Amino acid sequence: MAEQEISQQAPVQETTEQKIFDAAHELFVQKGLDGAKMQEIADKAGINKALLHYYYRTKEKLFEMVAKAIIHQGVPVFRKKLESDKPLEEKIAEFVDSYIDLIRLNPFMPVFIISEMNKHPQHFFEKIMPAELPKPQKFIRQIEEAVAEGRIRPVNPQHLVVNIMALCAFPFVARPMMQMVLGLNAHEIEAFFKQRKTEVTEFIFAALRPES
Amino acid sequence: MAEQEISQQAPVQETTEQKIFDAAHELFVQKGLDGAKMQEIADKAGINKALLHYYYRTKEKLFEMVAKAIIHQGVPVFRKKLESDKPLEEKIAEFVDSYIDLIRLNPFMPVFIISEMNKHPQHFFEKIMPAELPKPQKFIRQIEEAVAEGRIRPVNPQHLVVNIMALCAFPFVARPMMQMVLGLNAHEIEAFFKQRKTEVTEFIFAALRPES
DNA sequence: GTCTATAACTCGATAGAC
DNA sequence: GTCTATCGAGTTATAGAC
Repeated sequence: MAEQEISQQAPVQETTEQKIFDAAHELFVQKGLDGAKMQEIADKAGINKALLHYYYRTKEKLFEMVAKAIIHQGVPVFRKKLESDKPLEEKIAEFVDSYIDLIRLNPFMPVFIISEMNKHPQHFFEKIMPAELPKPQKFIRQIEEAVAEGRIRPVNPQHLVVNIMALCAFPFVARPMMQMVLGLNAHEIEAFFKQRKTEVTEFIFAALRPES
Repeated sequence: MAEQEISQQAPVQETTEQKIFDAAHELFVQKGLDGAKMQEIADKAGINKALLHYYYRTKEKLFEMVAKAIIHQGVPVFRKKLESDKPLEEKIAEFVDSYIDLIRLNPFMPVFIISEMNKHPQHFFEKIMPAELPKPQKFIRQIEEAVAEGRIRPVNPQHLVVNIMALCAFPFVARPMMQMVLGLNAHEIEAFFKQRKTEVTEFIFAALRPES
């Protein structure tokens, strides 16, 4: 009974497989496929190098598992928001909200995806990305309708989609640069990211106001 | 005379040092410091591995030269635009214009900078970035003034600066993803990037219109 | 399942001939 | 300056004991 309680309070009941995966996750995201070393991963997992191969056979396979997990964490969020039946304005606000939430939970995710996708595009889209990418067709149709109805300023829908993603994701990938250029300390940058959702949402809606 | 003309028509008068540098440039930008191999660079340069060390001593030094060259190509553009005396509206338009021009000439530059800056931030800012980063203070002051005068909608200046950079740079770093998600072929994506300057400029100015 | 030991290989760097 | 040959460190991967 006491033992059960303890194991519930401290659920460090991680299997070796999990410990390896977590260590690999952290290091691959930080250093990429080429930069991360198997020895480092073993050390961080607190086990021996040979065990990495016992559980995952090769470095490539381990990397694939990690990369897939990262991608598959984000994809459903996108799909849900892009394909929902909400009206456009609400949809944009919710998209910005959950996209920024997602990135704030995994701030290195966008850099990881950008790096690996550009370094090995074929491998990335064939082996790691899911067969069914979330497509923004519905979103784009809604934009076209809103433009036709004069509810928003005339914009190219594809550019608008890219603009929204850019405003959400870019600050996280450019964080070190921003910190240097804007001269922000750790505390100020934290405040900056806290304001980000509001700023972005307002910026987008302001840009979409119909011309008077 | 004939020889001179020929050498003018085909100025492949590249020194070995230059050939190495160019090959290294291409491979480092594509694969990063860890991903690019000295053997590959030598092969692409059409010379022997030993010559890489003869001219550049170590891989790290070669990488530093390439990275510095890339950075120093962009920095003056930023400095000139950020510190000019032009009025705000003109400044924004010119910034977008020359920033996108710069990236279109070197489409892999932003990915390279983002990857390396995030993987080795200390090395990046201490050894590669110039001592005097172009700072946007003047630009930010102009934004504050325009807000105070009611010429533009009230915005946080730092967020606006980041927004402008995001809208310019992000599509290039996310290019493979965009291509997949929006389902564009090579020709369509080319057209997309051609429209980009206009779209971005209009988007920013629309977002800055004062509230009625 | 987990470990030690080591094989097999890659890669940056150097020595030395030309 | 340029090449061939090779060293030596570091890395992935495996063999085999426990």
